[in-house]
Amino acid sequence: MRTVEKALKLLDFFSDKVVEAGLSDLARLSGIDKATVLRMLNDMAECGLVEQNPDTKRWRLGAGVLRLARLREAAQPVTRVMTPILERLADETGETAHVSLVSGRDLANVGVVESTRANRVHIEPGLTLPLHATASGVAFAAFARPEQTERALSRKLTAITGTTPVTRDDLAARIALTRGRGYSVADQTFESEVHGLAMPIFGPDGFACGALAVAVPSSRVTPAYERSILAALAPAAREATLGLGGRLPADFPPNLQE
Amino acid sequence: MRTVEKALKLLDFFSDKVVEAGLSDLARLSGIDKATVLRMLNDMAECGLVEQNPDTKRWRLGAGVLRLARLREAAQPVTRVMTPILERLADETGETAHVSLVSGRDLANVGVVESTRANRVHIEPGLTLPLHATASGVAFAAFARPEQTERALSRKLTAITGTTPVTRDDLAARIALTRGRGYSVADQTFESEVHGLAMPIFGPDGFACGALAVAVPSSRVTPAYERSILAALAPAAREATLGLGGRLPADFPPNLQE
DNA sequence: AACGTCGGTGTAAATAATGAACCGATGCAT
DNA sequence: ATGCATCGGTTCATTATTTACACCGACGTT
Repeated sequence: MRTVEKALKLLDFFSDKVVEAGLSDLARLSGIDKATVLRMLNDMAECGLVEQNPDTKRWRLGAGVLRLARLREAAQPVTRVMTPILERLADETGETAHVSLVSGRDLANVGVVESTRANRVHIEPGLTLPLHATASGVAFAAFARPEQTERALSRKLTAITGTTPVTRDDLAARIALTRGRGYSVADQTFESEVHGLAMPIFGPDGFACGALAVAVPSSRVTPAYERSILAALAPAAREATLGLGGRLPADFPPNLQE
Repeated sequence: MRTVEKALKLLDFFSDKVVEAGLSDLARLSGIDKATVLRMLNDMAECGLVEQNPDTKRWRLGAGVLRLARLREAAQPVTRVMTPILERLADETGETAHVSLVSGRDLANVGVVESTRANRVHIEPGLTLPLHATASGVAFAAFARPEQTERALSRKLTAITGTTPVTRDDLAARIALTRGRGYSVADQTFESEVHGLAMPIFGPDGFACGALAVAVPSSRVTPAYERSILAALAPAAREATLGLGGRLPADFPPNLQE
């Protein structure tokens, strides 16, 4: 299919755990021929997206991504704006707080502040969050531009845990519920024993461009505990929207008092 | 030529000043057909590298670059390590300090701390530094792997200011001089009225992987002032190499006392 | 010494990229 | 208002680029 997309998808095989990968690894994982993968890697290396360890010949993300991130950060200081908000949210709730922005067809995690408790949720930096399986994703989808919501609904919904919604109707119901409440709840739909609460972050057009979330070990969740987290999350999400130059819809949040 | 490379080169048209660009702008600048550019942009948007402003239809860097940068930073914390070094260097010298890493065929600026003086050098975040025309580039080329040095020498050397080296011999002489001294000097070879002093940063293989530099308004430069800057730059560069997990060659620096 | 795997190369075949023409919408002069 | 230019985007026949297979030498294990 499209060559550029295939090449860029190679980048998704790098993660918190897989820092370097060999040519054959990437060919295997992607299902693309070795020769093709090598050409793509060389092309991306020319632009600094990846680089090759000269000793091991293995590949890793390149310094060019830092450069691009600095450019984007100069244009819109997401990290700078969000870091203090996340810190305060993590401090007030005592739980791990994270923020993600829409990136392609999914949400990309672009900031985390972890809880200081011993029993806490760890979120990998740079994690990609599927829209249907995370509290952040549902919160985003519920308030995103209609095209984006529709695209999330019409995708193949893969089960990640036993409670991940896999039918369009199930996801649509969760989205509808989230629209009514202004926040989303995801009980172990992405990682077992992790309970997520999320609220949308809005862009200048009044549609969601991402989400702010708090992730809690399922064992600690009670209705009262959820309410206390939401009480901290709501103003933080509002602050995030405004801090990033976004605009809250007139009817948001729908009915916080309930 | 190679499609992936052409697509990624589109990203280079974004800068500190050009935050957003229209489809026709990018087609004009790149010399590629509109239809092709659009397809490339859509492919890159699928992976989050760029995103489209839904109102203006213009394109900008996407949240995916933040995600990739976080992944790389988790693997090797360049920014975290370099920021305090840059701050101290800028403080000690009173001038703008910046660090760049090799990224494709050039150096990518990945950190800057500006001088606090009124008359100071401003360095755009995310700037790409040509190897032949900057102090950082020459410092890198002088201590890089032989292939990389050769590639720098055999490229078409474009004049950026009146004093930019444009012949292979001129650049080779500067590189040789830098090898002997352990630092490079670039007097207005990239920006007029800017004087650069740079030292290499070494990777684990003992070859340069980037450079640490101080940029000074030409009007302030005297031999004694240069010496005082180098006195601060040398230990900072050493610290940078060690902090990033690199290894200094046994014969470096060659003869600092001179 | 035999085997497997590694990164990398060259080739002919085929698929995916290409660019010109075209479209409707918008903005800007006259 | 009217004409003109430019915008983002689409279509489709042509073709040039990508692709995959076989192959290579190097390295590590058995």
